[in-house]
Amino acid sequence: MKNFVEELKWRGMLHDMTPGTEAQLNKEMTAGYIGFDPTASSLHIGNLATIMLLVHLQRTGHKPFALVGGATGMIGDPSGKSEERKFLDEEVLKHNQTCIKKQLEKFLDFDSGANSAEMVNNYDWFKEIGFLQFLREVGKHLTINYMISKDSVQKRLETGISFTEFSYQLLQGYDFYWLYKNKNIKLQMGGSDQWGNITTGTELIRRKESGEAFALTTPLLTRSDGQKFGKSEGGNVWLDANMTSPYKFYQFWLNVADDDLPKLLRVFTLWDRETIEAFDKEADKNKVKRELAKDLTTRIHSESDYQQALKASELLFKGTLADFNATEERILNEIFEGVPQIEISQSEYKNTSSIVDFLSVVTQNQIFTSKGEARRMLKEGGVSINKEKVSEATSMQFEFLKGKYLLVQKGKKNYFWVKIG
RNA sequence: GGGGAGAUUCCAGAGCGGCCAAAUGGGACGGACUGUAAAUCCGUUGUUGUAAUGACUUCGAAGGUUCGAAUCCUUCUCUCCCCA
Repeated sequence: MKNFVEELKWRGMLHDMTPGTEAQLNKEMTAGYIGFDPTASSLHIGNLATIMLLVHLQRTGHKPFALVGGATGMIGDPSGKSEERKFLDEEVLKHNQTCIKKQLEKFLDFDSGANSAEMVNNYDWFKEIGFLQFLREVGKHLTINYMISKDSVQKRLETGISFTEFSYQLLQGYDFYWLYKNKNIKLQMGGSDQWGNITTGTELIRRKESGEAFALTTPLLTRSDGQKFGKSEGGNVWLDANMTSPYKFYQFWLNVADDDLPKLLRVFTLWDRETIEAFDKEADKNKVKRELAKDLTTRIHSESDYQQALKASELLFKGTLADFNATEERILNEIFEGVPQIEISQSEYKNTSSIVDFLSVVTQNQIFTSKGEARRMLKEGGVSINKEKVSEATSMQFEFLKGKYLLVQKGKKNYFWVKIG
């Protein structure tokens, strides 16, 4: 059996841990948990990095718990946030919890004997606790001085922080305490921004129970240019196929920076050290990215989703018009499932007077939100139809692929599959 | 309760009666170069277009003053700071 801490170390996934953590893990099978707040209906690849901690924990023989923050999600974690957030309403939270739970189930083994994964929701123990009880049980044990010294709070002192968000660490601390007492969980993990919240928990456990609990964090993923990792084209990369299609997801990994590759391979794949180090030396970086993208798309989505994403990518980026025409229509529609599709009618097409109208209003502003934008982009040479650059003067005489499709390209990487029928 | 500062285009942040659709920076988007990379360079970044020193809508909200307001006045809403 591999050693958990060693495994994290060589993967560069260990940011910090409390003294004695390693000894505890070596001593016995240890239960550890990570919390996920239901702030959205899907987890994103930033969460995936911490999920991997749980995966490794289980693979090295320990027992992973995934906590869904039904209660903490109602409060809002001030960590890393520069301002107070709006509450999500309960309906949305409920929905998000269900969705996230489903996603988490994909990554962990819930049927592996003693170290089977388990899922808990902190709403289950918070719903019964009253304010007075909470103050007596939790508040009494921690000083304001201690709470204020936390980084997440310090950063907000200037701009303002509500009592509610200030209290967040108490809730998370109580989670840890509750899990320690009731589930024998001795370790809490998370991103490095969670250190303060986690240690509030170990502190609470120490003071209330004289117990020893441990904290372990992983570095927050950043891109080589210092930016937050996991954003793409203005949005998060979600694990939910309805929010980020497998094609987009696959493309995201294909487009990561070369310099980030070593880090990404270590954090997101389960490949062993030799394999990864061999990839480090590989000169053809795109080949490595294809492997990375394949591994992740297959694991997060499925083998067939990967196959489709791959086919779509090859056809869009490398295919010729002949390739399009040679592919069965049914197959085309299938593999372009993740590519934005737009449908317009014959008459709409016929009545389109200019290419500017076509790219904006006729295609329901899905390609360009305004005529001005379309015009601008045309001028800049950023639009192709059926792989040919077009300009504002180009007339609407296009040859349809398979008799009824047009392939519109905005920039190099944004494709639209327009059906006229 | 008293005193002060502020709300500007995606964000930060200038402008403080006409030259303001609004500086600058960031972001975003496009182009060139490449490898569907990074870096770099160039361009775009309210809508509309008879492309024009054009029209229209924008500078927290509503009114007002003025030939003319993001800029002045009144009321309102919100935010922050200091004192109690």
